[in-house]
Parts: sequence; C-alpha cells; structure tokens
Amino acid sequence: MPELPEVEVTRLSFADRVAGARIKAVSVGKPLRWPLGCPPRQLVGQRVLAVRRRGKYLLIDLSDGLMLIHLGMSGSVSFGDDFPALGKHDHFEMVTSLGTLRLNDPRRFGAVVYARGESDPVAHKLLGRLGVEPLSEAFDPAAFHQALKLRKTAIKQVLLGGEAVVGVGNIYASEALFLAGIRPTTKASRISKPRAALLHRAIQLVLTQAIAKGGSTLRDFSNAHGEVGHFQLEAMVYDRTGLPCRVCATPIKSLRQGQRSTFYCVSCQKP
DNA sequence: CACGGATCCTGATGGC
DNA sequence: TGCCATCAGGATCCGT
Repeated sequence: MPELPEVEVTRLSFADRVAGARIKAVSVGKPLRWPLGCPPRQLVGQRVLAVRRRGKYLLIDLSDGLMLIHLGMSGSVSFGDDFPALGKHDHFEMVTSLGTLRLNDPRRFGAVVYARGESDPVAHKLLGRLGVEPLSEAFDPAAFHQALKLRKTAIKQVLLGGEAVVGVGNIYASEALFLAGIRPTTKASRISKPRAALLHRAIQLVLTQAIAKGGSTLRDFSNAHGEVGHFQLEAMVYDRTGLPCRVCATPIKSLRQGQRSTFYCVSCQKP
C-alpha cells in the first residue's frame, strides 16, 4: 500500500506526539522482511528524538541509533494510548512514556530494523542506493532528464525503480504519467527534455496533492490515528480500467509491466 | 550490467 | 465453513 505520500502522512500523524518519549518496552511478533537487528531490550530506556522519512522509510531517531520502518505492501503504523490486545497481524510494538506504537502488517513485507547510525552498514544497505527525494530542492528537472536518458526501459518501470527518484510507487507512477501526458511504455531514454520537465512537475504535484488528501486508501491504509486517505477518490487513471477518462472520456486501458498493473489513457498519453 | 521474472506472505474477490 | 486462480500500495535476488 504505502508509497511516499502514505509514509509521509503516517509520519505527520505521530511524529510530534512521540518526540521526547522514553521507550518502556519493545516486543516483536512473527518475522518481518528483515530482522530487528538487536535484542528488543536494547531499545528500552532510550529516548525518541524525532521521526524523519527517506523515500518510503520512516526513520525514528533514538538517543543511541535509529529505527528504520518500512511498511511494505500492507503495513500501517498506529500510535495511541488505549490499545486492545495484540492482533494477529501486529508484529511490532513499542510502548513509550507518551504512547504505544504498533506496526500491523498482514503480508509481512514490511520491516523494523535497528541501526547504530545512518552510516551503519545495515542502514546503508537499505538507504544507500536510494535516489533523490522528489519533494526536495535536489530534485531538478535537468538532472532528472539526464537520469532518464541512461535508462532503456519503460518510463513506468524507471519510476518504480527508485534510482532516478524515490517514493513513487504503482499508483502515483500511473497518475504522474497521466498528468504529464506520457505513455507508460515509452522508453525512458527517449523522453525529451521538455517532457521530462513535465513529468518532473507532475510527480511533485501528484505526491503533494496525495499528502494533502491523507494518502490513498485502496484496502487498508490508515494513518497513525486510524484515519483513511481520500486521494484515490480522484485518481485520474489508477484502477479505472474501462471507465471514461476524466479528461477526454476515452476508456482507460490497463496492462502489466513487471508484474504490476499500469493504467493509462491512449488519447491523453502519447508514446 | 541492465533487464525481466520469480519470490517473500496473507487476504479479498470472482468464476466455476 | 467449496475450490481454485488471480490480484494487491514493495523491493530484493537471481538468471541471462
């Protein structure tokens, strides 16, 4: 589920409330994608300093080291005071002086990983190859165009790859390409500089709007308060196969690229 | 080495 | 309280 907007919405929903908390207890459930990397009790007594985001990772700065949380396909974080007993899919829980953080993740593609610092090999392995942040100053149209020129594959695949830009997943890749008027199957290297600039802007626009709408909730996403997102209600193409394009009424088409569904309008999006 | 495909796991959905 | 196939917001690993 979670792409950059959902991760950012999650971060915003509990970062302020957890900052300054003292960790009182940590427990883990069934194995996630990667092991925690330290005994849970090593975290007890530490202070939570801040919650940041890098790509689709939440970074929780501790007084000694940091935790990296990835939500995978089906993960969600909740933070509160009055929780029922751990559920079947609650696989990580951290009780603090300011509330309890839980990760619920049915498919267990997510992870919670402890690292001693961002230069720790464990952290570097996960964060080291990530591309530029799309909502930062470093995301530059000219540089983006240069990055695309190096890639021979379809632009949709390049966006998902996370090397040219991070945080764009399956929903927002289709949406951004629609806004930019670019066919998802177009080879990245063939995209002109002006069209790369359009796509650059479209990515920023789509992600910013999605964050403002609280993210997308297709099946199970919610922020740390349990509130769902609404972006999907105004998706232009995602999951709209056969429905009329919101711009030109041509039926939306779908195809598979790298085992993922892609949605587009043949009329509005040119190769 | 760049690319495509299989893979991890559980649950929902729809056809038969 | 049927069974089976397919699909789901991610990302790594492994062939070619």
